[in-house]
Amino acid sequence: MARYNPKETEPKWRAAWAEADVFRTADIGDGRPKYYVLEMFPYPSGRIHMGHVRNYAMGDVVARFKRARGFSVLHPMGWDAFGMPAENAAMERGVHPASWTWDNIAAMRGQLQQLGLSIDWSREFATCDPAYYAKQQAWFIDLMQRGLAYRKEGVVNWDPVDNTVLANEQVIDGRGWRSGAVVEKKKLTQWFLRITDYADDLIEGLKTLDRWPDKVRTMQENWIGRSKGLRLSFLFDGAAPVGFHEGIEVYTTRPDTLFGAAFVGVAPDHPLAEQLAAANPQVAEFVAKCRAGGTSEAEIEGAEKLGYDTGLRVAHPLEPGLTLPVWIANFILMDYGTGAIFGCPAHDQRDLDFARKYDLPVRPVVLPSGEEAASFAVGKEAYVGPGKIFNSQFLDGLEIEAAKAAVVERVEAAGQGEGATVYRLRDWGVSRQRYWGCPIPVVYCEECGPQPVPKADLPVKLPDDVTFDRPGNPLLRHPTWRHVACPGCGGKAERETDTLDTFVDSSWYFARFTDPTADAPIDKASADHWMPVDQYIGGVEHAVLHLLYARFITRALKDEGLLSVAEPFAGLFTQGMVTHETYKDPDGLWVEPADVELYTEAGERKARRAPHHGNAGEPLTIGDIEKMSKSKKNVVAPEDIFQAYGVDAARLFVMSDSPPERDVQWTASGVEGAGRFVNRVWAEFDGFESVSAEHDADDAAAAALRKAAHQAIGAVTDSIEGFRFNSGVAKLYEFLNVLKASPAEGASDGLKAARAEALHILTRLIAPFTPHLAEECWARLGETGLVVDAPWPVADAALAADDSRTLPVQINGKRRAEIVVAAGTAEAEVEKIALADSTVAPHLAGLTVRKVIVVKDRIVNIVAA
RNA sequence: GCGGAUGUGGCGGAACUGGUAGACGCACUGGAUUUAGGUUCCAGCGCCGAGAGGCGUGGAGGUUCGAGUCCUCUCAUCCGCACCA
Repeated sequence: MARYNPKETEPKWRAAWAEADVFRTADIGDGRPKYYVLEMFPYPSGRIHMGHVRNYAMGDVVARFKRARGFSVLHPMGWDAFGMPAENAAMERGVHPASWTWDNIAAMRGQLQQLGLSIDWSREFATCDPAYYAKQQAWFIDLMQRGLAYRKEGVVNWDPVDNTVLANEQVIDGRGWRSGAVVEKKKLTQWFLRITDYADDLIEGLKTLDRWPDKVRTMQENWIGRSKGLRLSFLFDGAAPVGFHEGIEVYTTRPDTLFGAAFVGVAPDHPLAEQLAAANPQVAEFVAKCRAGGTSEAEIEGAEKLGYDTGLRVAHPLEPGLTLPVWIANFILMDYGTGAIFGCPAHDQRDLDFARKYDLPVRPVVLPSGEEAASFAVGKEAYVGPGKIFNSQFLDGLEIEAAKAAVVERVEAAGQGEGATVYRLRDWGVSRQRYWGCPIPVVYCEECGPQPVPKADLPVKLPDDVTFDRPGNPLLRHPTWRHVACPGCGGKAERETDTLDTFVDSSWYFARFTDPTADAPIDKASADHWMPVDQYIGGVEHAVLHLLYARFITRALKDEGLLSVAEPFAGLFTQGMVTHETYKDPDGLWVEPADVELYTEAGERKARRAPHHGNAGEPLTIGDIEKMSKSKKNVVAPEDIFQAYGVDAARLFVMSDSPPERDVQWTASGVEGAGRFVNRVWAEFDGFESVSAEHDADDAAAAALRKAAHQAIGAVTDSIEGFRFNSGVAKLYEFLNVLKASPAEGASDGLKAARAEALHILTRLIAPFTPHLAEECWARLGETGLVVDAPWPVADAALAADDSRTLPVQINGKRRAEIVVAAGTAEAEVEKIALADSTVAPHLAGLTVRKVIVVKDRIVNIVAA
């Protein structure tokens, strides 16, 4: 009996698939129903990691399964190839971003191909290829011309030492990652895409996405954050600052708490604050203080609350005689609502924190039920729950919603404001002050203003001759590239030197895959055939941004006439990460798993340096289980695993053990188990001899095996369709255990026939998970074609059916006995059998049976007292 | 700060709609094979208890004949937050 040798077998079958070109997607309309499976395309970082293996193995299971079910499957691969790491490599190692990226792509392509994925590689492209970004520039110009792309000021992280813009990732504890300087917020004129035009549509569309996880839909809805509220103006008490004769316009979602207002607050970059800062150095100093630190929301919202009392006062709109102070406050965002609020400390936690710090009044106006108006007070926690309005004149006694309506009506009638819907969602800033991205196809002319580059002149290619010897955007200091003639007047003009956010690249690639060489950005006929993506798979970290941007761009391109669908992804699955234990040496330094040997001593798991290491045996400490990362060295290289256990074992392990939406913990023993399964499967095939025996319905052992086989078909099919791959793998193990319990040696003719059938079934069931092994088994069974072309097995319901059931009998909710009845036995009959059962009877001695609950084929519960 | 999730044996997890909690794998224990290690095969394996039995799904309550699953509160951990991809 020969041991299964993946090192020889796996490349052989990959070559066979390539030879037969089986994964090339058929032309449009080959008669079979279409199915488009897509995993989020990778960033070419250099090497694939286990997260990629899991992501692409999952997609491959779906693709191969759908193929076997008779679908024409589109399963492409490409590269999300623009991004910061290429520029970092250029700065650190002097390599050109392009060659670094293309080298990485070549290396990773080889690794992915080794995975044996059922991908149509003829459709491959990289977003950094001018052939791709030219098309992106073309539709970007269309968006410009429709007003969906526009310029305005936006805030960036500014490193005052390096004089460069920083990504949020490059801001660590409020400081620039290289210079260490305290980062500032700086305004720059940038390009924005008008995603807010689609805000309502993006919310409505979520309702149609019934194959998306609820949590992702909820997150997107919350991200868009549509809220109904009131925009109203507070007029100044006394002389208004210039330009503010109409007062300060605030936005609130809680008009019902208007009588609880303690102050009016404006953002530090609100026009009023800027005007005051220009005139008063103290205000300027405060505003400057607010400007310190980065732009990320977590940083802004988590920062200590700071306020500056302007000394100005405004009149309460509904309470004559009452005036409120106007503060500048760092927790107010210029991007949300009007950039100004009225603070109601009693019923908003941030306002309360602010009021306590600056000693502002806290007047409760919502009374929780069960509280007395005279005694109810707010301490450290704002009351945000339901209740009746009090302390509020004409609103007293109303519920919150009724009070909101009453205030809106009163304010509108008085012309002081109007009901308004606002969104948390902001327009998408797509300008990046970086080299390695898609150039924004715009030219600025002093005479003609911003001009789109004529489509005939596309693509605007990145120049190759750039230097990374100092921080900043090399396009800006390139001697010639930016200087061009104005497409309008022919005069002197300059190119836009910003490039597009890489999220733009990944917002339409799925449509380009349907015909990656089309002259148009998207070939309409191909896209109409393949779109939407039937199953999209990727990390949950993309739940909001990438998926929302892709939904938006799809809508924008639909309105442009390039696409017919509004939603790009009909089905979405978000998979978990691959994690690994961490290890540290006595000096507290991280140790990589390859240098670790695990053992058990006195029942305790321990770690020490592996024998091959210089310090063999040195004790190590076992740390937390964390996402695989280079910094903690808890990474396992996929190629090492492929080498040691084979690709199939690695694929099988990442699909087993944990539910796909959750993190999976990589363990050496786990992948060994998967390798064991591969060998155990092969052992059943290795001795296979074809038989001419017939099925024998009277052979009990044969019937049991056939039942297991046909039940396995149903279970594995359901598991794959329901994205419960770990359960599917468990069912395969279970099925194999049954198969091994009926060995070929000494088997009856009936059992031999049943075994042959079971092996044919098993081969096709494992094919999506361990495709190389399946081909080898298929060949061993004497089949001449490839299993990849074999149809998915169909379960025979009659063979799979259980004819008897073991029912637990509970007495007062506690399990006391079991009875065996024929499947489908009527409730009354089951009750009779249960009550007559000899193990049940003693438990009922001295008790009166009050009630018997029988759930057909499930359980019996006797209630007795 | 805001938003989203997760919590079940020694470990990863199973239990599809409220109906036998612990499938399957790992680890561990015992046995067989083997010169030995490894491999392979067989058996055992939630906790307490000699046993009968009792207790068990982060914690506290509740609904129900019956709760891992539904409801309320609570604790812990993880993820996202608009320039990482």
